Parts: sequence; C-alpha cells; structure tokens
Amino acid sequence: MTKPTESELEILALLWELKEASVRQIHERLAVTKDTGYTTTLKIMQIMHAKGMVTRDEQNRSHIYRPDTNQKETQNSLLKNLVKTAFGGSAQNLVMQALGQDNPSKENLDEIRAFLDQLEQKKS
Amino acid sequence: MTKPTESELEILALLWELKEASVRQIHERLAVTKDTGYTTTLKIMQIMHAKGMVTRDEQNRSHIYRPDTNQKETQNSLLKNLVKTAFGGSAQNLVMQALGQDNPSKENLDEIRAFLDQLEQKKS
DNA sequence: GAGTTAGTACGAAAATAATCGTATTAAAAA
DNA sequence: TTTTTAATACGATTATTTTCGTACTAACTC
Repeated sequence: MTKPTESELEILALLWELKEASVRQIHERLAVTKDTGYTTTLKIMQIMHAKGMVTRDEQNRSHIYRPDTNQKETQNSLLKNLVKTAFGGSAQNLVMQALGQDNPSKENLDEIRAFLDQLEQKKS
Repeated sequence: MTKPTESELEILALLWELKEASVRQIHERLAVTKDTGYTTTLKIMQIMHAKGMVTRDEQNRSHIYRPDTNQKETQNSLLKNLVKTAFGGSAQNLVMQALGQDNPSKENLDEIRAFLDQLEQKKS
C-alpha cells in the first residue's frame, strides 16, 4: 500500500465520501477550494488508476471511478506517520491537540466519552 | 508559516525533542530508521535555516541548531490539513480513529476524560 | 609542521509530483 | 449530416524535494 500524494488523497477522500464519481464531479468539488485545471484532475485520477488505488467503469464515455483503497487502513497509516514525525510518537498527544483545536459540541464530547468507555470495556 | 516537507518535519520533531542539536546528532538519530547520507541531512538543515525554521549557533566549528518554529502551531496546521484531506473534515472522526488504533491504557483514558471535562468547562 | 579527520558550503543531478496543452473521438445538438 | 461539445489519452514541461559529490577549511594527531 503506497502512500497517496497530497493531491491523490484529496481525490480519494471525495471518492470515499461519494462512493463513486466521474472526473467531472470530482473536479467540480475540488475547484471550489482549489484553482486547478480539469485535465490536471483527470491526469491524477488516471495515475491513481494505474497505481490500482481506484477502479473505474469504462462502460460509458464518462468513466466512473470508485475507491479501491481501504479507507481506515489509509487513515491509520497517515495517522501513524503523523504521530511519528510530528508528535514525537505520542498518539495521545495528537488526540488532545486535535480535540483542543476542534472545539467540539456537548454532543461530540459525549460521543467521544462513550467511545472511551467502549474502549475500556474491550480491555477487560 | 510554510508547511515543512516530510524530511524537514522529521528533523524538526527531533529538535523539538532535543531542544538543540548538531547536524551529526540529528543525522545519527535519523540513520537509525532511514538510510540517508550525512550531507543530505546537512543540506536539509541548511535549507531549514535559510527558511527561518531553525536558528543556529555558529560559534563553534560544529554548528548547533535550535527549532524556531512553533511546535503547537505546526502540529495544528498539520492536523487541520489531515482532517480536511483524509477525514472528510471531521476532527472527531480523526480522534476516534487515533484512539482506536492506539490502544491506550486506563491511565491514558482517564487523562483524556479529564481533558474532555476541562473542554466542557470552558464552553460555559 | 604535515597529514588526517570532521566539519560546512553549495551546485547540480535525480526523483517525485503537479500542471497543462494538444490530439483524438464519441455523443449530442443543430 | 454537419457542427459543436465534452470526454479521454498522454507527452512534455514545470515545480518541488531529496540526494549526493566535490571543494574548502578548521582542528586535531602524529
């Protein structure tokens, strides 16, 4: 599992969200926040396809792409890398930093608490 | 504040940890896990210096480098970026994923709970 | 003092990633 | 049927990052 580049990751995240999409759809989402040409998006998606990160349905003229990269695995590997390189190896440090920055709602907080309880259950 | 590259980040993290270090020291730490030449490490640290990410004491023949990049700010910006690109914008998602992967101890869990309570306090 | 070692400086090459222009063509519209 | 539109393919350029070789020199050793 090779690490996606920054651009690839942006596209992958959209595919995870949308389940499937054409180049045009992806491009329009990207274009909201990023000033990039259509053929650039196309090219990157073609590269992703060549790398096996996505599959595509070529039945129709407009190809439909689907992610073929495990979301959780990829996220974990990125997290692991970030913990290692930027947080001196401490995942807890990262977690607190992320929480502190996010300003979560009461509901979010409770949800995280529930999640913590659940983790603790598993340990026994 | 420009985003450090992957290699720069590795070095920066070591400097955050050590407070100060020579190129040799950094290189020896890096060499444990990474197969890279001494002058490569040197060059990257020179670039970091040129960018103002680190300061250095040139009094002695062997220069001593110190981080001149805010650790928390850098971490936050990296987190924010990761949340955006890989976690569909949900910091909570990232937090849970990180926790689930980390398998934290009872003590860690309690510490995080305390931190959550503290966050909630601040809101009122 | 001569030679060796261990540093820095720095240009340039190599590797990787991102961008875009142009050719081609299928499908839709006129 | 002709024209226009919208899609893919893909080479080539540009930008960025990493790597390394070589020159130079201060300090240490003999």
